[in-house]
Amino acid sequence: MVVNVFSHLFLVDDAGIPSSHGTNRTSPIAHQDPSLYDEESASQLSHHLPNDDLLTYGQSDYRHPSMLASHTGAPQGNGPRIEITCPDLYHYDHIHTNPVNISRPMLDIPYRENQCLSPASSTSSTSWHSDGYSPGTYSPCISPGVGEGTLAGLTEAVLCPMMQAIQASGSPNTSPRTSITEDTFLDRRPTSPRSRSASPQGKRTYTEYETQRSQSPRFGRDEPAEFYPLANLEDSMNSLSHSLTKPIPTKIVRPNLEYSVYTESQVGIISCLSMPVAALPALDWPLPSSTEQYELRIEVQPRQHHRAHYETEGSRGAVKASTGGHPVVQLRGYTGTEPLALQVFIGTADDRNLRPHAFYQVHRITGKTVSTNSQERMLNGTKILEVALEPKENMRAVVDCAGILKLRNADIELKKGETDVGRKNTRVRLVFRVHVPQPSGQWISLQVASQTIECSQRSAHEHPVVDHQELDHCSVLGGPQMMLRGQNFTSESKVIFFEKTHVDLQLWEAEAKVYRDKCTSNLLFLEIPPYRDPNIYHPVKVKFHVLNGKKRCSQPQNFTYTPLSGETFSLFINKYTCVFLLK
DNA sequence: AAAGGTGAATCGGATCGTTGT
DNA sequence: GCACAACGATCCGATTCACCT
Repeated sequence: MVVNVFSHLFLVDDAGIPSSHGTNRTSPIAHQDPSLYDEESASQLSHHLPNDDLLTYGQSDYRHPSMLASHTGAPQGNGPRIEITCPDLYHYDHIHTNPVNISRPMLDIPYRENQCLSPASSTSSTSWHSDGYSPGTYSPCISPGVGEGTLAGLTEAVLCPMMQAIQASGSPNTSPRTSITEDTFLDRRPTSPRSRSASPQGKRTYTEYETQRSQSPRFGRDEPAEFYPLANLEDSMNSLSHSLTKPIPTKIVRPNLEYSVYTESQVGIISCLSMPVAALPALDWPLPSSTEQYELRIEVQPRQHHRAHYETEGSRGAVKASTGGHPVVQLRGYTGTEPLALQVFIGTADDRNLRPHAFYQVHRITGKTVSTNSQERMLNGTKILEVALEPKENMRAVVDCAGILKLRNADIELKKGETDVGRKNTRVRLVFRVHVPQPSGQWISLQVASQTIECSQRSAHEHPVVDHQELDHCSVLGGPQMMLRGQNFTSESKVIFFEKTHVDLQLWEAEAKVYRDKCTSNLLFLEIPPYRDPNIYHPVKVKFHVLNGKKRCSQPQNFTYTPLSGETFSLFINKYTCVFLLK
């Protein structure tokens, strides 16, 4: 079943001009997707057209935009007219209604194609800096609501005109992903897909971005919704309820675990359509990884480095695990017999709350090396992969089908409303979501994010970092094996011991033997080289560092060579005497 | 069934333009 | 304004593997 529902809400003035927030009614997302407008869809929609009593919500006219023309009798009051459409829900057609049908023909949709012109945009990009937005005045947790474009849409509807103004002026959750039709950044791209993008005029620099982040009291600390003061939220909702004939259940908006539970009755209120499925939380909506009953776990974490590929180059394969396999995710506590869809998308890895990464998209990997079938779909400009969680597999999925696509910084930064910069914004997380149906008709949504993945192409040559060294001293003869624990070690890493004078003149250096077969990106096994002078009488402090290539080296680590004890010294002298005599 | 050719996917690294210091 | 380094985006080629002849 395909539910072609449109959830975006439009405020249309008397002249019929949509307000600036939300998706333009003539959005190519909606209009260029033929499936949204085929006869069957239209027919289905016609059956699901809302009742007029739904118009009690702020005297809204609730119409499918494609139906507007045929509904000339729609209320045309003097006040603003509100229309609600639900493009997002279209993308979720099979998840809620049917078991995952991975075997059906896949829709491989490059993210720039018509229905998914815009890449993801971070929530942060949604205008903390927008004019007129007063940070903290209204809780940003309202808008994501139960689902992008559902509660969000309703919220916008019921907040009209008060909250409309606020949201239009820059609620952090009025996702710019919904406004890509206003945004013509793609048109400004170089015509040749292989040409380097010109420096975008007027875009913010990395320095400006960092400065702004550090100076703004709000920017840079997108607290998860759990931590937003409820007072603001309730105030908003109280104000809201005055505009409503039916108040929104507090449960829907209360920022706690209950966020992840949705009932169909609530959905009925939210969507105003006879949808058999629940609306889902937005991708930037914080969700728990476990409840009393369920737990979504990452059994095998992805590697900390993965070189993402550009559209202009070939795939660089799926994200791998540090063990050599691939990430593994399991849903525990599920006793149902139906498979569920595990959703995967690329999230941010900064100090703000998790949200879809603006500069990276998940990329479906297919081929002989991939054992896990997956399906791609777009949700508000963010590409997500769906992988089946099968009861027969103990609800465990090997995610060997998820690569990472890097979008060009210039393209994203030119996007209207985008405030993040791509430069040095190369850390991501794999985010996994699952929506578990409940017998009561509710749905529980769980989410878990992986450890950070560095996606830059130079990651393999990043400065190595030594976190721990097993030994800090040995005799001048060297020889003991030492393990270093740290980061960014490579198969090419070298460990150099050296000694310098007070004026930084290098007196000595020696390369340690590295046991490369044992080494990982976090562990380095080496043999400590002998000191240059075995005849020292006092401990000598030297240093060592790990080198990746010529220029990238770790911070110097301290090491001490101790003099030989009398007995050892005698043995040493004898040994060298013998060698001397033999020569 | 084995051998060779082909193409796609993967991956490492080089190159060159842009940006920041 | 210049030089340099770092980074971003693209390009190139080697390798591997599956498939076909």
